[in-house]
Amino acid sequence: MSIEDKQRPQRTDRVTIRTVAAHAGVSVAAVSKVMRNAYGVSDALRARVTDAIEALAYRPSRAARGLRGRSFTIGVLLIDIRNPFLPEVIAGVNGVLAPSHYQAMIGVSDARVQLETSLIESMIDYKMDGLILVAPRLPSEILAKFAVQIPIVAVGYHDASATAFDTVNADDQRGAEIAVEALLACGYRDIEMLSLGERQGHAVSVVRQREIGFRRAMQRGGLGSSPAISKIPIASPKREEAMRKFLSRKDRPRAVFCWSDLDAITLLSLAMEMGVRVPDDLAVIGYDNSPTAALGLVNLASIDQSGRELGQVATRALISRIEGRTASEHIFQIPSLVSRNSLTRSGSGTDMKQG
Amino acid sequence: MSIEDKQRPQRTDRVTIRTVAAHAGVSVAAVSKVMRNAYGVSDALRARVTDAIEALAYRPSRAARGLRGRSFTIGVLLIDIRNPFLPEVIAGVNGVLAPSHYQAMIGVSDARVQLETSLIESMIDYKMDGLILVAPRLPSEILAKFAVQIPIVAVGYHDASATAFDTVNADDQRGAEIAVEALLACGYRDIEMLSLGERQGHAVSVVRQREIGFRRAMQRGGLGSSPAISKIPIASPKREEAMRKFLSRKDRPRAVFCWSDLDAITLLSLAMEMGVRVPDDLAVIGYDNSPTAALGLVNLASIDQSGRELGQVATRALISRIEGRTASEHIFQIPSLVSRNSLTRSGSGTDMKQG
DNA sequence: GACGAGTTGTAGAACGTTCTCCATATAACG
DNA sequence: CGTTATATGGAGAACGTTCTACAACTCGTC
Repeated sequence: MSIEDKQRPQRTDRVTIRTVAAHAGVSVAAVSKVMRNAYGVSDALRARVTDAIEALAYRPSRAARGLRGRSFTIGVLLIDIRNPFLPEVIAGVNGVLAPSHYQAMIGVSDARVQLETSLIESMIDYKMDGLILVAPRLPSEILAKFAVQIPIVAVGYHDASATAFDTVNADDQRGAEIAVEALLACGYRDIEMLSLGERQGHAVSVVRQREIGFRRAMQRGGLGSSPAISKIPIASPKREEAMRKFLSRKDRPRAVFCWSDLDAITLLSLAMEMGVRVPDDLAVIGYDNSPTAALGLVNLASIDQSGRELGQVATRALISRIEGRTASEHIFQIPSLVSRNSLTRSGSGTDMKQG
Repeated sequence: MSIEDKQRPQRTDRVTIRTVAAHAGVSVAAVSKVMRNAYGVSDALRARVTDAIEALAYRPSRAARGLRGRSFTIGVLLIDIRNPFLPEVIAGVNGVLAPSHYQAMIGVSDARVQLETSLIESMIDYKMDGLILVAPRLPSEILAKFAVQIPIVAVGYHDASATAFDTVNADDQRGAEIAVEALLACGYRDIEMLSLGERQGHAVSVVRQREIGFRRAMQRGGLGSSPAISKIPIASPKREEAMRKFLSRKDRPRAVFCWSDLDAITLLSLAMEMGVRVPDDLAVIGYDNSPTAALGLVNLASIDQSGRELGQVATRALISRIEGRTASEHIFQIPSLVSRNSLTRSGSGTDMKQG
C-alpha cells in the first residue's frame, strides 16, 4: 500500500487557464488578457487563444475569478417566493442579463431579517459583482453599510434619500391614489383599506407607502381625516380569520382596497363562500395585477406595476453602477389601473389605463 | 502626483483568516482548523480563536473556500419560476438547510436547455457542493456527465436506472391513476387527458409519466386501448386558443384530467366564460394541489404531491451524497387526491386522502 | 534516558484566476 | 544610426482559503 493508493476523490482534472495556455503555446497572462479582452492583444494571438479555448471547451472558474476580480454574477434577494409578483421581477432581471455575460443567482430570505443578512453576506463573500434586493426588510443604514462593499439596487424599498445605493420603485403612493380615485369614480364613498399587519413595518416598505397614498386620496376626496385601515395578519390561520371577521362586520364598508392581490383574491373567495356579493355588496380592488387576478373566474380589478419592467430597470441600474457610476439613482415607475368585474359590472375585460 | 495617489477603488480591507490569526496570536492553519473543526485542536486554542473570530466579526470568504475545499453552498435549478409548485420545493429545501451551515442559491432556467446547461456549469464553476435540479430538461447521459463533477439530485425526473445521480419523485404514474380512479368512481366514462405539448418530451418528464399512468388506468377500467390525450401548447396565446377549442368541441368528453393545476385553473376559468358548467357539464381534476386550487372561488380537485416534502427529501439525499454516499438512491413519494367541487358537487371541502 | 506513541501547532504549497510591472520587438523620426 | 515612442507578450505577485507534511512537546515504558 503506497501513498499513491490513497485514492484522490474524483480528480476530473479540470481544464484550467494553464491548460489553455499550454495548448495555445502562450503564457497564462495572455489567455487571461483575451478572456477579459484587455488592451495589448494582437489579432493573431487572440485567434490562437480562442481556438484553444474552443478546442478544450474551457470555462473559467467562477470561484477563482471572484477571488481576484469580477465573478460576473449578480445576486438577487427575494423576500418571499410565494408572492406571484416576484417571478415577474426575476423574469425582467433574466431578460436583461441573458445577452450579457452576467448571470443571476437567487436567494430567498422568507422575510426573515436574520436570513436576509446572512444571504447578503454570503453573496458578498462570493464576491458577486452586485446585488438586487427585492423588498428587503433591513433598515436603510444597514443597507448603506453593505453598499460600501458591493453595488446595491433595492427594488420596492422607498428611500429616495439613500446615497449609497439605488432604488427602483413603482410609485406606490400614486398606485393607491389611483385605486381610491377609481373607487370614487364608481360612486363609492365608504371605503376601507386592507393592509398588512407587519411586525416591523418601516416607512420604506411598499405597504406603508400604499397606506400613505390611500390616506391622501381619501382626504383629498373629502372622506375624513383618518380613513379606516385594517391590518390583516400574514400567517395562514389568523389571516383568513381576520378576513372573515371583516366580511361579517355590520359596519362593513362598501368598497375595499387591498394592499396585494394575494389578500384580495382570498378575500374574494371568502366573500363568495359567505354570500357577500362582489361588486354588488362589496367592491374590491387589489394590487400587482397577478395572473390569477386576470382569470375570468376571479376577475379582480388591480393596480398593475409591471414587476418585469421593475426587474429590467433595476438590472440596468445595477450594471451601470458596477461599471463605475457612483452617484445614486432613484427611479420611479407609474402604475396603472386594470379595471375588472370586482370593481364594477361594466368593467369586465376592458383594461383602462391611467397615468 | 505620486503613484500612491492612484486611488485604490474601495479598499474596505476585509477581515481575513490572517487578521484573525494575528489577533489571536496563532497561525493561519490553526484558525482554519478551528473553522473546519478538524482534529488536533486544544480547548485553549479553540477558545482563543473563537474569541478572535467573534471580536472581529470574521466571515470566511466563500469564493476562496470554493477554490480549495467546500463552499457550503448548494445550487438549486428551477425550470420555471411561475409554476406555483416550485416555491414549495424551495421551501422544503430551505427548511432542511436552515439549521445546517449550508445555503441554497437558486438559478432559473426558464425551461431553456442552453440556459440550463450554462447554469449547471456556472454552479460547478462556483465549486458548489451539490446540485438539486428540479424537473431538468437535459437528457440523462448529460446529467450523468455532470454528476461526475458534482453530486446531483434530480427532482421530478423519472430515471430510476441512473447510477450517477439520485432522483426524488412523486409517483406520477400512480398520481394519474388515482385521478382516473376518482373520476371512474364518480361514474364518468368519457374521460380525456389534457397534457403538455412539449417540444422535446422525454420519457423522464413528469408529464409523460402522468400520461402513462392515465393510459394504464383507463385500460384497466376497460375504456379502450388508446384513450384520448390532447396536447396544450405552453405559450400564452395558443394555449387559451387550444383550450377554447377543446371546450367547444361537439365530442367534448364528460371529464378531463389536466397534467397541471396551471392548465386546469385556466380551463375552469374559460369554461365559466363559455358557459360550460363544472362539474355538471365537465368534471375537472388537476395536479399539484396549488394554493389557487384550494380557493373557494376555484374549488379544483387536484392530486397533491407535496412539493415541500419532495424538497426536503431531495436535500437530505444530497447532503448524504456530499458526505460520501456513492450508491445512487431513487426515492418515490405516493401522491394523494384532494377532492373538491370540480369533481363532484358533494366533494366540497372534504379532503379525502387515498394511498 | 532513549525510544515510540500520541497530541498540538505551524510552514507553506496548492487552488485558478486577475493584473501590475517589465521585457522585447517594431515603428517613427531626427 | 541612435533615440524615443508604441505595441505586444510574459513573469510573478496577489486573492483567502484548505490541507499535507512535519516539527515540537508531553508521556509512558522498557
